[in-house]
Amino acid sequence: MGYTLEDIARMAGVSRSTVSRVLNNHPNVRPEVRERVWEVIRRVGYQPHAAARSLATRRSQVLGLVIPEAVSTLFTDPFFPELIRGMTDACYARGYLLTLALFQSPEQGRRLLHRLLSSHAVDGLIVASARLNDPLIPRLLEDGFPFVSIGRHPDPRVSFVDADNVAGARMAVEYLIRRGHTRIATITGPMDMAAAQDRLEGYRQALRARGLPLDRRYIVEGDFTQEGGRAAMQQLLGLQPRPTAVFAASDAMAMGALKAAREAGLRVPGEVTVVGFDDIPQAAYLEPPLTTVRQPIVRMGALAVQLLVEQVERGAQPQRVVLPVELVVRGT
Amino acid sequence: MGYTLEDIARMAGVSRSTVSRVLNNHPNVRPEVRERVWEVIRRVGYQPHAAARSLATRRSQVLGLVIPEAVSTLFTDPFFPELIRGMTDACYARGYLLTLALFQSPEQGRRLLHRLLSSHAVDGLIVASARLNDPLIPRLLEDGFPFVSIGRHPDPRVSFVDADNVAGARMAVEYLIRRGHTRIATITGPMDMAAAQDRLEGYRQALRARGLPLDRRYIVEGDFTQEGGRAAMQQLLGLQPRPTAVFAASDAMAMGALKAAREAGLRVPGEVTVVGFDDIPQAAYLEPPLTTVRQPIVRMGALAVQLLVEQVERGAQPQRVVLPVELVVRGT
DNA sequence: TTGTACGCGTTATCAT
DNA sequence: ATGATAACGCGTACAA
Repeated sequence: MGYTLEDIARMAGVSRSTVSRVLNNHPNVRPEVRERVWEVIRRVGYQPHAAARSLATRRSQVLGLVIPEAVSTLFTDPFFPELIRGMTDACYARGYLLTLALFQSPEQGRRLLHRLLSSHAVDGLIVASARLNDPLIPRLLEDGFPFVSIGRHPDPRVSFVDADNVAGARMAVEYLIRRGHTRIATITGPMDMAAAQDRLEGYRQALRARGLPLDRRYIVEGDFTQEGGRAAMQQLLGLQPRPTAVFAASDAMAMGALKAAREAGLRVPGEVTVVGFDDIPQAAYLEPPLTTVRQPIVRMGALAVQLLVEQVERGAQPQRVVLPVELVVRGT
Repeated sequence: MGYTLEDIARMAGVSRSTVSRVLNNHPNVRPEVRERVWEVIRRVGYQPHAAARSLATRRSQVLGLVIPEAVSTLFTDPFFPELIRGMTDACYARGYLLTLALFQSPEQGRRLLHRLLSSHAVDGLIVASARLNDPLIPRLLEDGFPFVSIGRHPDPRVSFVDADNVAGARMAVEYLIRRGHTRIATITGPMDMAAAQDRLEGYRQALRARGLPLDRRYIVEGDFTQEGGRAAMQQLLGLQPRPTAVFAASDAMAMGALKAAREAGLRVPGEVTVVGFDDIPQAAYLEPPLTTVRQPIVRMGALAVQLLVEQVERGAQPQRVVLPVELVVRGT
C-alpha cells in the first residue's frame, strides 16, 4: 500500500536522502542520478506521504476557506462557486489543497478555528466574511496567523482583495444620469458590509460629480435579498416626487424592485428604470434584461490564494488589491 | 508555538502515553488522573498536531468532495452551497475536515485524484459527478478506495445517496393530470445523467398509471439550463396537437420554457402550464410562481458523510439511500 | 493502571 | 555529491 522514500531509494540504488533531494529540487545531485531517480518515481507513480512531509516541514500545504454561514445563504448567485473555482485552481497550481471552514454560529466558528489553527491543519486562511466588524479578523491579527480577506477591511495589517465597488456603483449611476435621469434613488445593502458602504459611496460620488442633489429619502437600506429589494422599492414608490431610476446594490434586490414596480402598475423601463450589481445569470433573462455591474470573481479567488501563499511562504507584507469591475449594459 | 503531548504530560505529572490515552478515551486510566489531564488540556487549549497523529494512525481525518467542474457550472441554484453545508456540519461533528477537489478537465482530475489518494491526504471521497459514465467511479472501485456518490449509480458496489427523482417526477405529472391535463409533454435533462433518466421514468410512470398515451414527440431532451429549456419548449409548441402542460426536469428549464411560451404569445397558465423540479429560490418569485419538486439537499450531504465515515472507520458495506422529495404546489 | 520504546515517512544536519 | 542519523509529534505494543 503505497511506496515510501525508502522503497524508491532502494529501487534507484541510492539513499533516502538523495531521493528526498531529487523530490525537492535540491541542487547537489548528479544529473544522471537525478534522472534515474525520477525515472523510478514516475514509473511507480510515487507520491510523498502528506502527513509525514507535513510533520517534518511544519507545513500542511493546506489553505482554509472561512465562510460564516450567514454570508453563504445570502448569495443565491454563483458567487461562492466561482470564487471557489478561482481558489482551487490557484491552490493546486502551487501544490496546496483547499479545505472548508463553514459555520453558522460564532461559537461553532470559534471552536472550528481553534481546532484548525492549533492542530496545524492549515497554513493560512482566506476569510470571506462580509461583515466589517466580524470578531474573527482581530483575532487572527492578534494570533499573527496568515490570512487574506475577500472584501476590504480598514485595518492596515490585513491583506485583502476586493472588487472596485465604488467605481462600479459610480459607473452604474452615471449611466442612469447619461440616460437623462435626475431623480435617482438607491437601495443599499446592510451597512455593516464594506460592499454596501462602497456601493453607496459610488452612488454619492456620481451624483455629486454631475451636480445632482443628494436626497436622503432616496437612500433606502436593503439586505441584498430579493424580498428586501421589493420592500425598499415599495417605500421609494411612495415618495413625492417619485424617483425615475433606482440603483440597486445587488441584482437580487433589483429583481425585487422590478417586481414591486410592476405590482404598483408601473411600466419598466418606461416609468421607472432599475439597474443592479453582480450580474447574476438571471439578470440577462429578466424582462427587460437587467443592466448591471460584473465583478471578476474567479480572479479575485485566484489572487487571494496568491497573496496568501506569498504571505505563508515568504512572509510577505500585507497587500491590498482592488480589481476593476465592468458595466454590463442591457435593456434597463 | 503550540504544546505537545510531552508538554501536557509534564504539566500533569504523567507520561506521554497517559495523555494520549486520555485524549483517545482509552479505558485504562484512573479517573482522577484522567480529570487532572483534561484539566491541563483545557487550560492550555491543547490540540494534537494533525500531521503527527495522521502519521501514526494512518488516517488523515479528512474527506474530499469531488466535483467535476462541468457539473458545478450547470447548477445556478444553490445545490452545491446547500450540499456543502450539510457535509461540513456532518464532518465537523465526527472530527473530520472537508477538502475540495474541483477540476475542469478529466486530465486535471486524474492528476489531482492521484495526488490526493496516494499522498494519503484524504480518507475517503464524496463524488458529486452527475454523469453515469464518469470514469472516476470505476477507477475508485478498482482501487478499493472508500467513496460515496451523490446520485445513484448502477454498480452494486457503490454507495450512494440520492433524491427520489422518479417519485418526484411522478408526483409532478400526476398533479398535472389531476388538474385535467391529458396532453402533457416533458423536457428532460441530458440522458447520461441518472437524475435525468429517473425524472423521465417518473413522467412515464405517471402517464401509464393514469392510462394516458405516451407520445414520443412530447419528450424533448434539454440540458438542465434555461436556454436549453427555451429551445425545447419552442420545439414542443410547434407540435400538433400542442401539449397543454409541460413537466420540465429542472426549474431552470422551466423558466426557459415559460419564456418561450410567452414569446409565442401564450398565456401561462391559461393556455399552457409548466411545472419544474428543484425548487430554486426564484421559483417562488416567477410570474406565476412555479410549482416544483424540492429535494432534501442538506440531508443528502450529511447522509453522504455518514455513509462514508462508516465505510472508512468500520469498513461498512455499500449502502444505497434514496430520500423522499416533496411537491411544492404554487401558481402553475 | 502507568511508563518505555519503537515506528509512522519525511526533511535536515552533519559527516564523508 | 552522497549517505547515515536525528528530529517532527503521536499511537501503541510491551513491559512493569
